[in-house]
Amino acid sequence: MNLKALAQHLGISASTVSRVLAGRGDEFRIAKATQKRILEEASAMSARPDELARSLRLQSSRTLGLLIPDISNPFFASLARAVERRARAQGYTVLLADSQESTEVEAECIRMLLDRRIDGLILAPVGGESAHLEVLTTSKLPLTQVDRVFASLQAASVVSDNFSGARDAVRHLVKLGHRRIACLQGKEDSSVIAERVRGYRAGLTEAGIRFRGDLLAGGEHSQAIARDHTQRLLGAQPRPTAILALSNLLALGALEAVREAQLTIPADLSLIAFDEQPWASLLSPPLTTIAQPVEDMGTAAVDSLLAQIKLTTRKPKTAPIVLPVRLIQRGSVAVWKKD
Amino acid sequence: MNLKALAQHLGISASTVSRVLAGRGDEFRIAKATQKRILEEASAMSARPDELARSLRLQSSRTLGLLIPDISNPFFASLARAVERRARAQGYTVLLADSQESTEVEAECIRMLLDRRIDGLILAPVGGESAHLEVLTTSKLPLTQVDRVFASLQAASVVSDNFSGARDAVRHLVKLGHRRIACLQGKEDSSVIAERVRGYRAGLTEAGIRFRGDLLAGGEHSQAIARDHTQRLLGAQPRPTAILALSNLLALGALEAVREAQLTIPADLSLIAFDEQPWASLLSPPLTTIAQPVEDMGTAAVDSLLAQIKLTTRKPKTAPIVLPVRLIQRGSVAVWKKD
DNA sequence: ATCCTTTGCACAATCGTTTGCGCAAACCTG
DNA sequence: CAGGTTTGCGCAAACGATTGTGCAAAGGAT
Repeated sequence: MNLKALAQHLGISASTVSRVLAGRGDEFRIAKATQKRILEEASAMSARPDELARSLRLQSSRTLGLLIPDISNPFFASLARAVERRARAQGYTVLLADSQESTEVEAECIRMLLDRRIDGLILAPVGGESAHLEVLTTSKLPLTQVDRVFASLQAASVVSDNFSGARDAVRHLVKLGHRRIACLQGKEDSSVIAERVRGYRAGLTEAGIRFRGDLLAGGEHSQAIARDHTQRLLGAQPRPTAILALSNLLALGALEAVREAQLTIPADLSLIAFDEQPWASLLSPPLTTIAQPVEDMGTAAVDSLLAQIKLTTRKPKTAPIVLPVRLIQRGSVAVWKKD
Repeated sequence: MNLKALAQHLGISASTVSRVLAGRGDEFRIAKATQKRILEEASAMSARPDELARSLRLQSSRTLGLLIPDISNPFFASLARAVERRARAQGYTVLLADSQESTEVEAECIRMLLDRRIDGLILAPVGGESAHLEVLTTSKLPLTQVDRVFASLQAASVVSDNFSGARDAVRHLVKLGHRRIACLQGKEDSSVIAERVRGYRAGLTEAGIRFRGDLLAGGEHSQAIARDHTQRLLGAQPRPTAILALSNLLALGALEAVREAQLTIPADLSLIAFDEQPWASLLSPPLTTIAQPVEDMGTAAVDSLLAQIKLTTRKPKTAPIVLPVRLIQRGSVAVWKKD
């Protein structure tokens, strides 16, 4: 039952009912008795205003869009959970869209979301192209990028400290005696991967180790391709003594290849992977990981977006919010004594 | 830019523009020239009708609600992905809500979704209480339950063949010589768990093995509790020779306990777990699993819902759609020769 | 030239809210 | 009792679309 029906039922005008239901009865000097009657009948008939009509009138839908490349990726699933929870706590609902790692689908989803008049968008963009995202800047829609970002969009952003994470991982390996440290990357055009590779190289440089292009493998965010490239890495002579996998999916590929090559972790090879997972500690040996603060990222993204919505004056350039990562040491990394 | 603005810009009435944009120009005898002018200017200014206003007028939002207990559970994440994809292919968007395994949050989410005038709801209900779901039956909202179901709701439902999955797993173990087969369950009030336990018992009965209450452990859908209960199972004399874990989360708990007890799979204990996961094949030994057709479930749920929406006559009782599961044999199960 | 039909489009009501404004009735004040 | 103020609420116009109806202008028939 909606407000209109309730008003008719009570023989009171919709305006009055609306004001009372909005909790502004006193402000508009509605008699206490009338207020009471409305409120009681409203809860008795469980009458609530139609959100659609409200949105149309108020030009605000209390809905946030969440556009991510792949909800079945546990990282994005956790992110979505945090976003949804925070949004609901603030009275917002979340329109979910999955771009399936495709720029075209992404563009289509954005159009759909704009048609629904979302109040703001949390976007983890896909790929290296941002031309199709220009509508977002021209539409003045509050926007927060998360995880992956395009600097060219000049929008707010929330990322984890990918640079430090990779650098710290390399530091950790170096401290244990590793010198031939390979890096298994995903799509190079992603800002996430770029930052991690930068951290990887910084870690090497710090330690006085020359960066070697042949130790930087991968290039697609795919388990199968990660496996193939790891196989190549493992076939080299001399073999790298450690691998830094830049995502959980890539780590799975690496693990496949290691198993097929009949090598033992960490005796033959140390492995560190980005993204903490529930199963990481149950592998044999348990996997050393770099944990991202996924929950915090989701929460921060919602907060950043709501701040923009409230201000309605979107700042031209917002410094990215960078959240710290954490190295979780487990058994997949060991001291390297030979050579 | 919306339809109204476009109409003013062109000096044409909104009605005409609406009809042309709806592709019904000929039907209403709008001159070809006018149609062309409208269409060209519409795409030039990238003008599209406001979905909110359309929804209000048409009393249909082309939006489906998806309410699940935990999007960070990979099973539900994959389900969400399939649902979102199928829905978008049919021109619908998905409002995501996460009930966080709480009946109260679930009720709150349902209210929110109803306020937004979703056209239908895909629901994986939580817990053993369904009283708060009655609004759904009285509101005549098209509804499809998925994974977990309440028969009392008398709504359409899509589930995997949980009974056969568990029974086949037991059959498999029995064939290899196992007799003391334990079962690690989750919340008993969930229809999913109930069906799987039924399958477990059926498998035992078939083989002439008496069901023993002390071999049915667990009771909460939690990794920590699963670990504790598995510890108890493993402490018993004689020990069970195999464990059937009724979900991926429970399997993780079981693996923890096995590791702490310093037992070896499959020499000391065989393990089968529900839910196929990317990491299952990378454990040592690789985990034998019962794979659910998650993608198909999502697709079927959307199709079932859209069918109801199109008919507008919701059938009083719909037989559940039961999709087959698949036993994936890997290394965590071995022949049992002793005793 | 008149009447009838077709063509081509606009008018206005509607969906369910919110909100500026106005208007009675009741209540003071002098 | 006239005039002013307060109290309590309704009217009507938006928001932006869809759709039944109506109405001119153009074309054809007689």
